[in-house]
Amino acid sequence: MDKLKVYIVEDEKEVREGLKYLLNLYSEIKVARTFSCAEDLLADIESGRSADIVLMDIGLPGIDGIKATEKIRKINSRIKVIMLTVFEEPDKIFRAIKAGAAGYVLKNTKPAQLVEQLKCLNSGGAPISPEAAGKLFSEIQKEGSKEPAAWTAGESSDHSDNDYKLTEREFDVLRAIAEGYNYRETAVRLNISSGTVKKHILHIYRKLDVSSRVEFMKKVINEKLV
Amino acid sequence: MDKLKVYIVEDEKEVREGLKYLLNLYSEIKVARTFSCAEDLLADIESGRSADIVLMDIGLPGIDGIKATEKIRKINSRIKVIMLTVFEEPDKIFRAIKAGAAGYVLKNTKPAQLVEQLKCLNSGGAPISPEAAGKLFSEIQKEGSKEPAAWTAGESSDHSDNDYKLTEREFDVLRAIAEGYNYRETAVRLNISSGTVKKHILHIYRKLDVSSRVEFMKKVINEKLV
DNA sequence: GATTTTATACACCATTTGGGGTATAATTCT
DNA sequence: AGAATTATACCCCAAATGGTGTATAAAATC
Repeated sequence: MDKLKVYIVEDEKEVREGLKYLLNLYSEIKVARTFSCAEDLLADIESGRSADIVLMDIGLPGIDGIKATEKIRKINSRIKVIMLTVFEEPDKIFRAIKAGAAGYVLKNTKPAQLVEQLKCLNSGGAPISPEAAGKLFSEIQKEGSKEPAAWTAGESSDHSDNDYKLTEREFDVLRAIAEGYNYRETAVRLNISSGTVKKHILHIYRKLDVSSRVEFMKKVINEKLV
Repeated sequence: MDKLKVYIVEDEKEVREGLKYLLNLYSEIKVARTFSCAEDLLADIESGRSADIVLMDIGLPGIDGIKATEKIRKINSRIKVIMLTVFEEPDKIFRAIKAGAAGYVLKNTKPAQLVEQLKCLNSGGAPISPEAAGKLFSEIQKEGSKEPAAWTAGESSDHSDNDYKLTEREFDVLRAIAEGYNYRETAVRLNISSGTVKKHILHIYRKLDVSSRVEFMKKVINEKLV
């Protein structure tokens, strides 16, 4: 069987060289090249070169690991990109996978284990550390209950038809709140009580299908309701 | 350290007994009970007994492993349910996770490896076989492509031109909050306490010269900080 | 080596927000 | 005329937010 041709992208020299050394100890692996930034790697594969696997640090200066993954897959989708990271942030795991990552392993993984996992790639397996998997699991479990913000939130933003059937008064309130005034301040401007402003906002929330100021502002700005 | 108290639910006697034997060879594990069907297990934990971990066959007669997982979590959510299966059907993996499974391992996993993975559970890890992870990854990637999210495809999240001198971490917090997550949710995503998230946000507010979510969102969106 | 910055965590507090009611005029629609 | 909608105002409560502090450990900088 052919050796797996591996690229490493990692900004810290010691980690990069150390990893290269450790992986090259295994007969199944050949670390062909290492890069200190995503730009260098992209230049390499754009020039027609390739690898079976890219071990990609997620926190890179310049183009970060996730963006680099997207770009790699556009250039050559046969290359499997494995994210290598010290962190296990659910958000990053999710984004990395969506960007096309074929695996997500933590840097504390033992080399022998990493090699084992890399060998699974050919049979459709995805190397993933249990810690990362745990975060991913809870993310998926959350998605079910809440709005599918993480992966379905597109907000497609071209609802040129933004007719939420708001009343005139609700529009007054919407404008003031979106300006940055709070209930009390808005009340003064509109000569009504702050309780009424609040009532209006809650109605507006329902019509816009949001439930917090942040969601409200996103919708207001993205759909140009002001 | 206490031994991990394990239950096994598996209809085939040989597999059940074999697994019990193999796992009991490890000092970290104590297989306390085995069941040939989900009904028996449910009766057991309903009577107040418990275990740290349930190894659950997915293809059971009567109540299947996924339904059983849901029920278990309603009765006692501290019990971690690991799906054990020969198949790697993407659909089942997804449903199992949504039902509350804490892991998904194939039956061909070596006992030593399984034990290693089970030990990760206490620290939030999720045992998962690379083959299953591979299916899960492609499932997630499919979901994502349905509605190409503006924030993954959009690019231009070029926060290198961050003239507010936010730290990396503050940027993580900014992103999460701007997505719509509150302090508590953001904390979970970043693996820190909600108090810390709040502290970060207050620092961010000073750096951005704002003092409310509305002002914050206006700045974030208008100046494309995400 | 000393200092500053960063990331973390916790305490306390007042205010704001989100969500549920009810109620009453006034307006609009049927 | 009666029904629905709108605008107003109040009650309640739980949760979230904005703003103070203090404190520790690690990392970066001087």
